[in-house]
Amino acid sequence: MSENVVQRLRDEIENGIISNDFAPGARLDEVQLATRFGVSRTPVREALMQLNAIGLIEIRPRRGAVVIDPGPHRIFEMFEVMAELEGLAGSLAARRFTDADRTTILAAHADCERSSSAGNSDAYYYDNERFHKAIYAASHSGFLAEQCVALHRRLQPYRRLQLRVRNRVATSFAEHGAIVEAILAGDAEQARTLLRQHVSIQGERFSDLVATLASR
Amino acid sequence: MSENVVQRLRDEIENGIISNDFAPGARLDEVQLATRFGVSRTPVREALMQLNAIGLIEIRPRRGAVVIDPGPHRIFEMFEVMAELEGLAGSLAARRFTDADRTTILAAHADCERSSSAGNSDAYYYDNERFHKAIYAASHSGFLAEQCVALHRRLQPYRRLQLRVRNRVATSFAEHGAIVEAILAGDAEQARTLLRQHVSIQGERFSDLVATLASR
DNA sequence: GTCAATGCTCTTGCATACAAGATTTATCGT
DNA sequence: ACGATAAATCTTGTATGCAAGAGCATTGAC
Repeated sequence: MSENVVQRLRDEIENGIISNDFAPGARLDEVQLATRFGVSRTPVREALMQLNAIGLIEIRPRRGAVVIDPGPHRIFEMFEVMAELEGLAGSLAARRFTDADRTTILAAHADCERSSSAGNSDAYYYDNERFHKAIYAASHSGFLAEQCVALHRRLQPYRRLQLRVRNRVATSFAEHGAIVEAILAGDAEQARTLLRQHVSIQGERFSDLVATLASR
Repeated sequence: MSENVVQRLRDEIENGIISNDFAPGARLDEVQLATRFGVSRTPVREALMQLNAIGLIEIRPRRGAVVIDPGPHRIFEMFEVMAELEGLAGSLAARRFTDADRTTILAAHADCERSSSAGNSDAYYYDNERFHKAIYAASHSGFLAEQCVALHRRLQPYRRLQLRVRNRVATSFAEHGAIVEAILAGDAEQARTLLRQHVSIQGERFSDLVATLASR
């Protein structure tokens, strides 16, 4: 329970940003956060410095911290990179997966099927996350997995918006099927291509995102 | 000159780590750093929190901060991701480069030629960095460019070791030539493939890296 | 002589205090 | 009445102080 205070604050504030409790552009007042969490300003500042280093907030000298607002264009760029990393994870997974990896992937895929056919988009959201994390793990690249998890986390709110689009859940699940097939067949290039397409938000999916962002 | 103290400390310590002044595994004593830079412990701690968030150091509760030592395997993983990101940057650059981008890339390439044929591997190191940054910029993806620069920076010490290997500078420059050609020809897939190969450290280049690391 | 236990010291973690810049409000002048 | 300037207040940035835990040394026992 010692250093955990800063770590706890970091997670709490980060979650607050991701769950949109702290909206983009919002000011993060140090004393306010300190009293809210029942600590002094020091650990709050240390947590904010970490979020600043990650790129979630911006600290303007003498003017406080604000939640960064990545415009639609930058969000698109982030998905572009995410697609590339997922593609790499998929291709590595196809070459390196073990029996345990196969089991985990198939289990997550089965859960996705359940929540998808039940039409439960919230449940699908979590099962989808497990599915993708199973692929990261199967890539057997710790660094890649970390990068993917971090980016996935940052894109969480927008991913969530996307699933609200009509039929997106069903489409997503269908794509998962092909991805699983490619990976388990050991087809690295096919897995890479499919995952890249699955993750990237080209064409009308980008328009949908912009529209949903604007209406928020 | 206000918040810049923390930022300055962050950069100084980060540079110290990258230039191996603070070797992997070294303890970073707060008071020691504070007196060394003529400040109090508070900004030092805040800088350390940032480096911790980036993943350059590890802060063990009540036991201080140590420089992270990524073993050879993890370094390989980092190069693997770097290769993928550079490949993406190259493919985007091939599709999006402007006249100004072409000029910058060619200028950096010309500088590389100078330092390469002069056999000056230190100079080549810097020109090489400019060359790669020119490609990031030409990708016209701000987020991708940031990610590339950050990873490039973290891999700096190992990249530097690599250039010491016999003929690596000449080989590197030759690869640059083909990359420039592919990008300026607008051949996105070729640019991606060449850059990926250029950056990744497969086969004997990995052995060289491990050997050089061990002898350090 | 060696191992273990206890106490001391040193470092970290958090809080508070103080200083400096930014913002807001109030007052004065036109 | 509106705008500008100055003062007051609020917030951030840095230093210092205090408490608690981890490491180290010394001493005692077997």
